[in-house]
Amino acid sequence: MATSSRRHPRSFYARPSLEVARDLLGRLLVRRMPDGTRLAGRIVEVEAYRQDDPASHSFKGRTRRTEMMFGPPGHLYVYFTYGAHFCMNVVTGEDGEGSAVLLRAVEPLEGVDEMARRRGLGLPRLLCAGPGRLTQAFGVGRDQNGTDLVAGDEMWIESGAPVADDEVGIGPRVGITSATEQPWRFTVRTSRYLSRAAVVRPATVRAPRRS
DNA sequence: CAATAGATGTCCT
DNA sequence: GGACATCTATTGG
Repeated sequence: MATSSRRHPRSFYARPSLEVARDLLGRLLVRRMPDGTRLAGRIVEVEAYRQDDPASHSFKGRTRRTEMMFGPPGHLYVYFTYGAHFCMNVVTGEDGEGSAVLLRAVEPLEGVDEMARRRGLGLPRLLCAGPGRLTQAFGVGRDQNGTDLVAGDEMWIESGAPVADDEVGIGPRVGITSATEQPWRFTVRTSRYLSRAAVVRPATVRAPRRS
């Protein structure tokens, strides 16, 4: 198939979630709907979660919900939250390890009309700016839990324009109440399609230059 | 603008 | 019963 050369292999996902999270920025999330419609967006915001992390669903061990998060890398972990929304993660690390990367926002590129229809609104900026919005725009729900991003044909991730280090915003994760000090949220700093403003880790902030 | 309430499945104590 | 990796509509300054 034409896209397989750009699609990332299992080894891309079989690394620590922090590495994968940073590397996912700028890459393309692609979905092929059953009717052939193609949806695609450039990943601009992600968060890393790992097993030794109090904010992670995997922290307290396996449950029925989190089973997929402990499975082999390169699959989707989709969960339902706040009684209303789905969130999708890319499973990372070794098989048996509970780590993943939450996809929080993409810049809509292909199938924008279809996304707008699913979202019930047309403002491109708000189509995929947040984990719940993103899954709604891409039509991702319970049925997509466990989708194989490497071997399957329903959804995958492929190369995009690389994001340089100085374009990356690093800061605390959103919507959590524990481990808030961990700077494990990664963004394309200048993107207009984030769920909220980019944060740059204090240690990387440079003093303003006087000229 | 900002703050808040309401939607309510799944997992936890 | 309470917390939760969220979003939207509504209320108030």
